[in-house]
Amino acid sequence: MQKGDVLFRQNQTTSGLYRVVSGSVTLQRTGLNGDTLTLHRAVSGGLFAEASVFSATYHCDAICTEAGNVVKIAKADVVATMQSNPVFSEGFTKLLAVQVQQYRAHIELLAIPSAKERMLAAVYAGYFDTTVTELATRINLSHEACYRALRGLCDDGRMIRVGRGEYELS
Amino acid sequence: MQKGDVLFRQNQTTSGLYRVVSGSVTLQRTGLNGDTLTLHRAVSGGLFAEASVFSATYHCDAICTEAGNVVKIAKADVVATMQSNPVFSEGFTKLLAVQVQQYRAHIELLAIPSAKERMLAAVYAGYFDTTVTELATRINLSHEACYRALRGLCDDGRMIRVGRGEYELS
DNA sequence: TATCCATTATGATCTGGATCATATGCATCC
DNA sequence: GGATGCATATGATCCAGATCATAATGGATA
Repeated sequence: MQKGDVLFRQNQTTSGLYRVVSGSVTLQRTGLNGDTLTLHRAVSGGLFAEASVFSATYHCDAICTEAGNVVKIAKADVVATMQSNPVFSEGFTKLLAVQVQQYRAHIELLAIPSAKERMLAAVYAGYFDTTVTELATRINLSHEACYRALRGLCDDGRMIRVGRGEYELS
Repeated sequence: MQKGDVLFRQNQTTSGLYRVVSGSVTLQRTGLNGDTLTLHRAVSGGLFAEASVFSATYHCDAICTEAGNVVKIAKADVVATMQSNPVFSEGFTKLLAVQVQQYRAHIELLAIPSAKERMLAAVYAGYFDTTVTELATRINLSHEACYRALRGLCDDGRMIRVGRGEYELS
């Protein structure tokens, strides 16, 4: 896949789940007003669209954000293997359970009212792995507010700016 | 259980998942500032803390919001039944998959910038089943903003106030 | 029946983040 | 090498929602 490639779109019939071999993919939805919202980001080794195995259509768009390779795993194969292989079954179920908890944690993060505190929580949670702009779409802040939050945290001495677009916890 | 009862607390060792026979239970977390955030609300027939089967500690508090009964299902039993009964296994997995998609939808709802539009989306999604105050804690709005949003939607003719604290889609 | 208390409801004020604008750094591509 | 475009960065302004305050309503309960 190349950057910008669309792996599937919202409402499209589900064919299976994916594993990222290299590169990265984001699951996103476009709001009525046109701005994008990142629901999930999968990097090398990660899976995405796991929940699609039990639903007829995809619920968001999958866009390649970094060139690389993905492997598609057919829905039918997953269902079949789940029935025949208990170890696989438990593993897959556990994966979904982890996702549930991650989403819960994310919802909690979104409830933090202050931009600075939310940003700090996001950094602690390891969300800041690509660009500030991308992070902004994940934590419901404008990118300007993100830059200002980072600036504020640096002024407070709670973070350190190590370079252009590079910040660290202090 | 009686209203206000605590079924489990955050960080407590997990013993299992629950099924609500009657009454209702909310899963909530208390922020550093003290205000509560509702992550999930389970009513009659519903399950909660499903993901706890695969984790050592609970990730939020479970509080009874309406007197009734719950059944606790031991972790070990779930794991054992999953291994011996493929139908149960698939059903349980599907349940988690549905939760994942519900959370994704919820995150999308939280990304709606306008209070009025977010409120409308919440009503459409069937969130408004108890009080406005409770709804407010779920959609990241102050309850005042919720009342004003409802008022605005009624003024727009998009909703109708049918009584004190009772609103309908028009 | 009187008291208590949470919910409902709305007004006034304030502030934090959105929005708009501008500029620079840096990688990609022709 | 120059052009293009995106991420970074910050300043100025504005406004929606938070916060604070007040009051009415109605259910629970003592």
